[in-house]
Amino acid sequence: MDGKTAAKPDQAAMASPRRAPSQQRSRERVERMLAAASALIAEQGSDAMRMGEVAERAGVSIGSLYQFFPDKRAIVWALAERYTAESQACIAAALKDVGDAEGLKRAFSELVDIYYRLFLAEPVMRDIWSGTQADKALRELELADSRANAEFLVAVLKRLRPAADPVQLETTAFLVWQMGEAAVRLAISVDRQEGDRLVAAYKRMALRELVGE
Amino acid sequence: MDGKTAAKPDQAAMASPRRAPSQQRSRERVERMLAAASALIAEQGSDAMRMGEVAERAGVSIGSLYQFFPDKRAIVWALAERYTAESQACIAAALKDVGDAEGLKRAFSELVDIYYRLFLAEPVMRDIWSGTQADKALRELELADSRANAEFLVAVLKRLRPAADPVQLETTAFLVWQMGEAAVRLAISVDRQEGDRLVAAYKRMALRELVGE
DNA sequence: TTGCAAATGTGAGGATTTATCACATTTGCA
DNA sequence: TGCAAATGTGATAAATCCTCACATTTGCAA
Repeated sequence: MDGKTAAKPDQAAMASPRRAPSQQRSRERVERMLAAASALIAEQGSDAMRMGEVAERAGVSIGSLYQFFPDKRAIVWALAERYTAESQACIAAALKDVGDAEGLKRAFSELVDIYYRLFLAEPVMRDIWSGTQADKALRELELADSRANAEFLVAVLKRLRPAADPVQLETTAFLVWQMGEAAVRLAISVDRQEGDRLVAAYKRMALRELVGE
Repeated sequence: MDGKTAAKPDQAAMASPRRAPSQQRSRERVERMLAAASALIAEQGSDAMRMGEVAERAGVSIGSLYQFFPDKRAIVWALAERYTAESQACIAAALKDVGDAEGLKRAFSELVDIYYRLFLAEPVMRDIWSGTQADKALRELELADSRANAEFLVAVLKRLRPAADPVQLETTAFLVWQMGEAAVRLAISVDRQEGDRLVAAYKRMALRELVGE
């Protein structure tokens, strides 16, 4: 009798739209949905975001919302995915041409600052990556992102220290990157002054590890 | 005053029992509720934990559950609070008698291992501290815990490096501690081998920072 | 242009879950 | 013993998520 009670499609594709918008009209509507969700998250946090409110603010019906997003988390995921794609491009660009230790120092420090400022300024990002851990799909996205970013760092390190053990470099880069995210998240949750100190301390620590000494 | 109301006066208290159990009977029932919640969290995660199920498994009515816990999060908070109290005592003890750099190295390394193993073995702890960020009360508990633990570390550092800037030590200890938590959380979310490498790398990094080279 | 299938749009309502409340029972104690 | 406070109960109000049967619009082949 259950019929469709089996609503547990929890495998892959956690986030692809239930249906991809193929017409211009629907593509614009999906944009409006995401914009509405983004605004609501900025105002109240993703947890308090209500699907009905998203639909209303986007000027669509609740049914339309679910036509393109399988569930509530998928909306948050879609926003998160945009942020990571954007920042990955930024990171790749910043590290691409690093050739020596001095260059790494400069580029890394710059990236950390950008990331810190981004978190300070973007409530949506803050919210999404704070709640990360609770959501399996988001956690995986973050891990994948972190690994990808670490790879850019590894590429640089391999150039600077060709003799070093690759596995070691890999581990170091991954750890340094994840800790950077942790440091920034910590920094924004305390007052600005202490936050600045924490970020500065992280930079020192990370660079000591990356460029040795 | 009554026996073990370890909770503080509930002004800001997000989570103190709606009503403190004063009779032996109710104290036992509250224990059963917490035990049931703990088991359910271990099985399915705190998000999937249902209040009705907690009540049923504890052998009490849903009403009784709400008599002692104002809401669902309060149950998770109560469990989290126990863990932090326990671990804080453990940490304080381990760092209490550290007198030199060698001792710090040994004690710190030991603590990280304990923490790592704890997270590997305790699904409840893993769940609680993964979802931390999403819940304001839990986030505050974690920050307070981290600060408290950092204090123990600061006490040691002041003994080892009396000339250092206290604010600097404070910042370093706090950061190192938070990163330890981040490192362990990262380590348990990847395969065991990589996790071990990450924890080892963290230890090296942290100790280099703490005992300076 | 016309007709039609696919894409898209809608919102009432099913299903689930949290939390409350009025009332019943038990306990501690004067 | 009697009674007030503590405790116990579960139907049910309230809040949300998400589905579904049906309506409308669009793209395009004939």
